[in-house]
Amino acid sequence: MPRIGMEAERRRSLIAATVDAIHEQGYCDVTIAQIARKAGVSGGLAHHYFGSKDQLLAATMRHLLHELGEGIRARLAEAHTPRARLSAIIAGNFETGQFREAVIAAWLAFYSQARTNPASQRLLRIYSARLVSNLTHSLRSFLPLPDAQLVAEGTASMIDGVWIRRALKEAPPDPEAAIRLVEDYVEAQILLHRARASGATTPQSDGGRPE
Amino acid sequence: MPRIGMEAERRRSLIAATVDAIHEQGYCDVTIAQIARKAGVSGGLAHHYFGSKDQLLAATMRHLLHELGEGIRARLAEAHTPRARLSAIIAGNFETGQFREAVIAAWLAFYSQARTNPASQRLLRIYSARLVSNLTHSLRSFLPLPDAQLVAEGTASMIDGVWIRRALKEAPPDPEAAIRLVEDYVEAQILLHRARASGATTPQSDGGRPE
DNA sequence: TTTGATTGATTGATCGTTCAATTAAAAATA
DNA sequence: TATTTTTAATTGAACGATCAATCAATCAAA
Repeated sequence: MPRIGMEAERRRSLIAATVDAIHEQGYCDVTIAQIARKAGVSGGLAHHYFGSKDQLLAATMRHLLHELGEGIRARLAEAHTPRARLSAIIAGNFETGQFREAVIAAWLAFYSQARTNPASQRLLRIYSARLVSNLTHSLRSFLPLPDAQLVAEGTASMIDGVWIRRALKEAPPDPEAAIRLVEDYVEAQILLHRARASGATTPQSDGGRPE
Repeated sequence: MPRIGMEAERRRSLIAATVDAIHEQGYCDVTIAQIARKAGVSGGLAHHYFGSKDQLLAATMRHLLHELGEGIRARLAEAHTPRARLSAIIAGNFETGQFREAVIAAWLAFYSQARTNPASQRLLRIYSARLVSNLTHSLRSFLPLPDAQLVAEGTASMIDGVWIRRALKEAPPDPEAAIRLVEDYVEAQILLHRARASGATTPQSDGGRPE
């Protein structure tokens, strides 16, 4: 029963269905027919609105990137100290709604697939560069530039690592535990680099009781 | 020109070709024909030795897991203090030969694909559990169990995160930088948790100069 | 009547898999 | 040694299934 103005709704539900289908079937085995059925439409309609399977998948990835970016931007708008901005970025990366099994599965698939798809690769690189840039900027309040860059890269790595390891776990995602892990890293790095800078000889854990 | 005793050599070169093909074509688009051509044999031979495409891919994943495990085991055999064992595990995860573009691409693909393949999932989980267990055990020399478990999980996350971020970079892999990043995390965590345990009030970086 | 939404059958290409046929090394036999 | 037999290696053509993509036809709101 065709009503007019269906396009926006259909695009939305097809993209949502794509995320779920990737979760259930795996990126490689997902078919247009399955996605369409899950969205409650025919396979032909998916092509009508997205042109091709590749474009539907690309649109889905852009959607996830956009949602994640929006969440972080919203949190940053409320954060008024460098330390609060760091926490905003970290928490934004584990926001419920993003940090869900199906979304994690899709992200992982896109990461893998982007390696051989220049357009996807470009998008992920831009997002990643902005993340590291934001982190570096906030960290500059606590650390000299070289250290800030190192810790920013480390923070980004740990965020991605927590995501990828989530994909293998069976227990439901635990955003709070994830945030704690990354916050611990940032906090410890700030304190340690500061201690080093304040002239103390670099402490070594090597002196720990041997085996 | 059939010589006898080709099986071992053919299996080896087909697995190597699979890694390269995943690197070049992407996991989803890889075909038996491409892999076989890269290995210098016909498509039929791949089926003769591996039975099916799925089994060839599974064998390739097992091969990568085995190689990585062997490298770490060799390093652990030379490490005689808990701290050295931590470093052995970390360095083993970034050994040249493993930490290469093609291998990274394959790992990423297997991680993604394992989500919908119970057999692959099981293998990755076992490997991951052993990694965390080894880390926890060595960290127990420096930290109480709950902290050791937390830091072990953090270390594993950062290792995986560095791997996945490698997949998006264009510069060649830099094992030393990767190792430094993870070592910094472990070192800082040990020092920080120790400071906390020694009765000092938990230091806060919040006092840093504001924006 | 026009227009956008929607379908489902069809097409064409791709690819995993199978298999009968071929090759040449090794083993057995003369 | 020469000849035959056996056996493993290897190929490439053929089959069958799966899909992405197309398109003509239908439907109902404007």
